[in-house]
Amino acid sequence: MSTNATSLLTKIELFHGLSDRDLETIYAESRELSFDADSFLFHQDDPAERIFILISGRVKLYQLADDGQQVMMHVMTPGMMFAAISLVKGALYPVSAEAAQTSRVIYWSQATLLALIEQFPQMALNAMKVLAGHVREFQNRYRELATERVERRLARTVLRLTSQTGRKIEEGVLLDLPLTRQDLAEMSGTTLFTVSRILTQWESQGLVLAGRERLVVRFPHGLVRIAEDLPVRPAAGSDQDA
Amino acid sequence: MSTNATSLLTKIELFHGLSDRDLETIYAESRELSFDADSFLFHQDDPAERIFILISGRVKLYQLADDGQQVMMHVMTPGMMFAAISLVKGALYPVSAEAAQTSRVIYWSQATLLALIEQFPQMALNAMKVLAGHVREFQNRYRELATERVERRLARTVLRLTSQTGRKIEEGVLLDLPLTRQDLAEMSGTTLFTVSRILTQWESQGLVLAGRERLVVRFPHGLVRIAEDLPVRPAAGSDQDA
DNA sequence: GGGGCTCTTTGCGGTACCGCAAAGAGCCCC
DNA sequence: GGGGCTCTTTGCGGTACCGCAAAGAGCCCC
Repeated sequence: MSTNATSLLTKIELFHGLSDRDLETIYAESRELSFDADSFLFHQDDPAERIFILISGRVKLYQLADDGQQVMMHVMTPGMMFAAISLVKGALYPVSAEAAQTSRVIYWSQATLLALIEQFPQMALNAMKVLAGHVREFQNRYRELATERVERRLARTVLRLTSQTGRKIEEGVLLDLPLTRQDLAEMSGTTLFTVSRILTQWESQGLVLAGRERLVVRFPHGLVRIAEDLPVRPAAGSDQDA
Repeated sequence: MSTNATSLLTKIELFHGLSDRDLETIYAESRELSFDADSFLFHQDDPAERIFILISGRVKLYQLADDGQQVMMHVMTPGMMFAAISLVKGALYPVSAEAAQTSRVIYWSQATLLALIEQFPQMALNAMKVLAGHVREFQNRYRELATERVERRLARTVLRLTSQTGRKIEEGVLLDLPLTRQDLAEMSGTTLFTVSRILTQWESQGLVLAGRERLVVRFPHGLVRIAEDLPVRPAAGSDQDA
């Protein structure tokens, strides 16, 4: 039990530099919850009072624009921490968190966390690092959205998902997560129609296999070239054995 | 001297909740520097080792895209703190900081700051709040860029600048900061041509007076309506006395 | 005071991307 | 096993925005 706990928590940046004993103390303070598919862990603008680690399942974090459009900020996969904003007293969640599948999480309340930070001051420095990383990430995504074409942004999105949730299968790397064209569009700042058209084009170039809520990357290097705005050489060989 | 110092620092979120005595200790650890117009305080990807407060002048924070396009992240006005990323060991500046005018700053080195945090643990909680605010801000800007038209984003930019640096003059509120069309474009995620066309249109609607590196807002409420995507009623009266 | 900067405007053509509509495809469930 | 979901594709037309080019405007400085 404790070994499971420590091996889970040791990978979380917030707990870096703490001893196994400390991690066990911290783990003992956590609570566990399950969420059905399509249920909400919390809603945008709720008071931010819990910090989560996803144990199994998928959780989508997104913002709503005032015309109702969704903008996906993150898709969480097991082992990831989210809602670090809950370390700040009086803050509101800036996103909604929806379980895309049945999901199990552990969480700490704000009061518990602040007490833990007092006990383990290293956590405060870690928290700054986590938050600074988020700032950097969104500055980069902002810059990408301001300066890059849709195809390039979609390539980045797919590559990110590949490294996060990719599973090797015979035909290539499967994105092990049912994602609609709409989801990919929200993650890339475009529309489902444009995503559909680009995927069709990539498929004809031998870069991917596209199906209903299914995407297999056959030639990651081709997507990397698109993401880096280099000319795409045809996927040598990949076309023939299609 | 000390009263000046405390009245400056007391407005900085990082130092909230500290006593005047603490603020004087902190101020005593700061160093002062001046920068000529067009010189750089630091460059993107330099090791982040100083945190700044602008005393006078203007500092632009921007990122470079790999095709050389600039994306403006912030324009700092006196009394604002920036480069909070320097609280994190090993981090790099995510932006370049350029003095738009002759500017005076005070700063602390990373080592000094980390020692101060150890002395005043409240600062760690404040730092989380500052960083969480930045995350929220860039998530919002990302969402705006993904879902809103240029005119609306430009209206937001101008309104933000109005509240930051606006100075009341006879014709309306002057943006007290020489900003080119290019600057406004970088702050709004568009091009200088589109900014020029929109400003010309706003001028003909009586909303603003536009000149070379000069912008006067005559009818803020009209810009608010644009920023909120409401139909703009003509600036009643403002047209006639033009 | 006028030469030569930088900044701005505007015409013009182009294009990336949007978004409706309608048909097709895959999947679930009684 | 077929009705009816949801998801996807594709044609079509539209438009917001881009970006060059060239002329105009403002400003600085010798």
